[in-house]
Amino acid sequence: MAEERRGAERAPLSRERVLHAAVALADASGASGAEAFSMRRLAQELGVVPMALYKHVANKEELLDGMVDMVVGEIARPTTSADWKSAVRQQILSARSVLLHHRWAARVIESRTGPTPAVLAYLDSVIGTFRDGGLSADLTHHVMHALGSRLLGFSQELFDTGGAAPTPSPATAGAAAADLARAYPRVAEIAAAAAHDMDSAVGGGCDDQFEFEFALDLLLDGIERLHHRGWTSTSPST
Amino acid sequence: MAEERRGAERAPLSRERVLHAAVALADASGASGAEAFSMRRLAQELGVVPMALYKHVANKEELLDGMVDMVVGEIARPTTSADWKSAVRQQILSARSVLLHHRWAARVIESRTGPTPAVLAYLDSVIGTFRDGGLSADLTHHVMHALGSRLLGFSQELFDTGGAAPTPSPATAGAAAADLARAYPRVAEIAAAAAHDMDSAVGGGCDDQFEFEFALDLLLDGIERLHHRGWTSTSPST
DNA sequence: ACCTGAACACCGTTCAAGT
DNA sequence: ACCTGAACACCGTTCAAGT
Repeated sequence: MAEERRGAERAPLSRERVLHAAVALADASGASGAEAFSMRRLAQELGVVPMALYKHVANKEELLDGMVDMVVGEIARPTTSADWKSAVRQQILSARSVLLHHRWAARVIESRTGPTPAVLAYLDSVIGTFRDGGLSADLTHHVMHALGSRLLGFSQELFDTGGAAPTPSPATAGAAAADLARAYPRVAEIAAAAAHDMDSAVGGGCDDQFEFEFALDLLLDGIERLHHRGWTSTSPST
Repeated sequence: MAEERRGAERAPLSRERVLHAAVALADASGASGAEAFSMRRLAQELGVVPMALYKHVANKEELLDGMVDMVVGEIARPTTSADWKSAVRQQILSARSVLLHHRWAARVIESRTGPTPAVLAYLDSVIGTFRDGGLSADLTHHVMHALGSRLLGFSQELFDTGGAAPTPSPATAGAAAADLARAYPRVAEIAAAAAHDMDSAVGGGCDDQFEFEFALDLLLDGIERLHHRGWTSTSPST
């Protein structure tokens, strides 16, 4: 059943159409889009035999590269010509908003072994913002490493709080929280501190956007201080 | 061929032995240990039918959880009772050295949907260091989010520089570098800046340990400043 | 020359049959 | 009761056969 989906997709296959359908399929699978995605499922979605895809992409890896480039290409270029710090901040926040619309993308980008053209173009642009703002090539280089995947909007959290949290029953949650508090008292204390201004219970009750901006500003403020101090990689870091 | 490996592995199966063999198999597969690892390959390595594993682990997910706990359990507990900043620094650097010995581990940890017991115990210990150092529960909470996966030694780089870089021939590398410099001039400039004190060409020529410590110190210094300033999440961040 | 069905070499896991 | 072989429902990709 459901062999033929949308009739509009009966147009002749092309690399464009394959890539668009691939992104749409991954988007539709939500947070587990990276795992749920397969060549065979994509072919089925396009109403096509699996082998037909190989006329337009060399293999799955190349298709994933193409999907990454589509997503990274969505990131808005900076409009304001503000100081480097707000420009980079705004750039990274819009990268984050793109990643939030394609929840599979971070995992797929991480699986690539090297940068794709769109990623290189994006990094080139961010580097340009730092350099035009007066940062030395030396400092900019280390700063790009320090920001790392956060440049593309990665939260870099240890576990995905915004994901498919099972949301257990209040009774179960209470018992689990009590067990957790006994075994990991420091974790429990921190979780309680987080729950102060949030309504949710232990765990998923954090404001992802606040945590992202907190970490980003911590880094940008630090970078600004190094820049004003005339830091170089040969000078003592403290 | 090579049906029976090491004779010592003929001992009766146990959860312990399964987990140890799983870690050893992933280690042996190098950087691609996460992808190369499979239940069937592990069973073969143990000289056992695949189904035999399911007597000791519920499924592959639970086995991966167990592998993560083994690796995280290897992280050395802090010995010195120094100030919180050097204690956390030392703790994170030893987490990093463990991750460098198990190149598959970061990818597997990221694939887990929630923290395992050993990870919780580790986080509990780091939180304790911050709290004993005088940081508020509020600040500690946000700081733990900001450090994120770096707490476990993740480099958080966009692409793995230490991995299987193809190391192209000098001629190819030169041509590629010229093309890259034309398309992405800012990237090329930064790469050249990095190559100053390094012998390698564009790309993999960065000192991973330096970049890791640079980013870590950027964060720890920023945290220290917020702490001394009496920062709270309700106060203005700038 | 182009397209595609069957096939190959995998995978995690279920389940019934054998001991 | 325990163990395990065959089987199921996948996967990416090769390749030869059909048009």
